[in-house]
Amino acid sequence: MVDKMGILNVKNHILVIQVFFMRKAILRNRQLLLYGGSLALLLFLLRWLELRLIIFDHSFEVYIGAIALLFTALGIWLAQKLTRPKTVLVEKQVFVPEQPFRLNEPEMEKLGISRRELEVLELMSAGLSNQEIAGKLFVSLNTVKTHSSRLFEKLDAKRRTQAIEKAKKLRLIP
Amino acid sequence: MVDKMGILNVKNHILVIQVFFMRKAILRNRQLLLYGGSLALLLFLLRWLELRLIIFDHSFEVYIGAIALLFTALGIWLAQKLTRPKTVLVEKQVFVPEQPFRLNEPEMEKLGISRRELEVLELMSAGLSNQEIAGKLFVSLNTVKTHSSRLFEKLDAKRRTQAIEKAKKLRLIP
DNA sequence: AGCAAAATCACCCGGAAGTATGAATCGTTT
DNA sequence: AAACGATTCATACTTCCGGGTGATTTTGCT
Repeated sequence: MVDKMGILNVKNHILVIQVFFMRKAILRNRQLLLYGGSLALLLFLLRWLELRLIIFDHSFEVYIGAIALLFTALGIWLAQKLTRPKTVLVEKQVFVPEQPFRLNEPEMEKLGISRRELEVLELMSAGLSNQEIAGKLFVSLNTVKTHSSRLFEKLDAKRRTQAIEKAKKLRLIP
Repeated sequence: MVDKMGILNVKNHILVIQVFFMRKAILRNRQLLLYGGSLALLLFLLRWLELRLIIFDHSFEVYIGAIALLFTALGIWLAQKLTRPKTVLVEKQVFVPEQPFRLNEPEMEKLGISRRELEVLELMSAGLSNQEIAGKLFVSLNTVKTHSSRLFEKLDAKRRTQAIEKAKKLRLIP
């Protein structure tokens, strides 16, 4: 009786180890019950095989082999279920819609270009004449001229085309 | 004797199954020898345990438990080794060095812009004056003027700045 | 309230840009 | 050889651009 209890304890111990192993691996996996159930079933099967094969006496090795196979399968199944997928990084070419132009404010500050001057610069780079710019901004032609003159000074340009080129390089206009 | 051979046959059969199982799984994996070796080692261990534990008589269940644990571990190890990684696609932002400008030849053809005119256009967009362009191309100022006039016609532009703007949109210049 | 920077406008002038027209030269195609 | 387009150059004229100077108004900040 005591002996039998001892054996049972050892078996329980093994069971505990197995369950612990599983728990640790799955943790927040709610399929724990399923695992427990299947393990219990396995142990029943084991006991059944034991009883059955003892009658057939010396099939001991067969028994061991079956156990080995069974638990190998169990291990594989466990691993399949419990391992998190090995992630593989695959670089995939993606079209990046070009960024919507960010004004280079520091350069603006540095050159001392005012808001109005920037407006004139933008319209200039769009290909408008001074007269057209004046019309768009509701100011006189002379005003546009003074703005553009200051602009050329600040950008160190002699012509409007040069000013546009430099401003584009400084990212003041798209 | 015959009986022993029978047992051996059964054991061999199990071994064959195991090996077959592994072969099927790994197939073109050249680590087959390693697996075979480790399995053989396991079976040796098994036999040793068998002999040893039979002396300790009724530790049968402990034996079974150990086998179970061992082969569970084997199964897990096998699965780990043999499963191909589950691939996960992760889009990763990659800097694309901007393409080095490709001339839009079809548009050139369509508009009937000549080689020389393109040269003038490029220098214009660089901010040069007609006089400077004439100097760079070793031609007279008048020549540059005629080229630019034709250019404005073909590009349907009234001013050089407008021509530059349109040409950039048509990818005739960078 | 007062100051500085920004924005507005004006006038003049020289030069650059653009238009119109005509023409010579050269290489390719038919 | 003739035709064509590209390239070259010229003259004359108009329009636009940019420089220089000065002035007034508006706005933001202290």
